[in-house]
Amino acid sequence: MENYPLLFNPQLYNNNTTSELGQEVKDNYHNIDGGNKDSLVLESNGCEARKKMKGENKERRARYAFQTRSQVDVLDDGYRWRKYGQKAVKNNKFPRSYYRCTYQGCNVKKQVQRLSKDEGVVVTTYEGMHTHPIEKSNDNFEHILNQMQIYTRF
DNA sequence: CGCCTTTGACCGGCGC
DNA sequence: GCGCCGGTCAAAGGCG
Repeated sequence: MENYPLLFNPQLYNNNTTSELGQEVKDNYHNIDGGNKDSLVLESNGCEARKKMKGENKERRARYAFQTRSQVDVLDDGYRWRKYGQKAVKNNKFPRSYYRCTYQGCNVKKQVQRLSKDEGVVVTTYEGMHTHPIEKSNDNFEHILNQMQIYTRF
């Protein structure tokens, strides 16, 4: 089914504050990703950009999490993700990976974490919403969706 | 060659 | 104030 990838668009789950959240998220990250990357080259200014983001606007983007049973962490959902961090959390012995959608103006973040108990279970958390169409379609995607359980939190 | 992953350091929040 | 904890940055290297 071609509609499957739409399930990953958090917009569908957040009819109430869709446009507001989208614009705020976009605005928040405009300085970082949307703007010139050259400004980030300035070492000390990098912190300022982040500080400004957190200072003015706190958390405004919605989060959506779901579980899947998969062997691999990176579930290819049709979007392009750039990994920007990996950290170990206390409760889980497996590290948590941080990804970001590589598209100007579309700053959707995603965390992938697998449970220490069940290696086969992978928790994926989306943060924000995509402002662009999906780049490619997936075949194995329906397989994932079959096992998927959605937690619409926040 | 361009994009992405890796990886240690850093930062801010929070609890003690 | 200090240290833990979770999230992010950014330089350097890898891989197609």
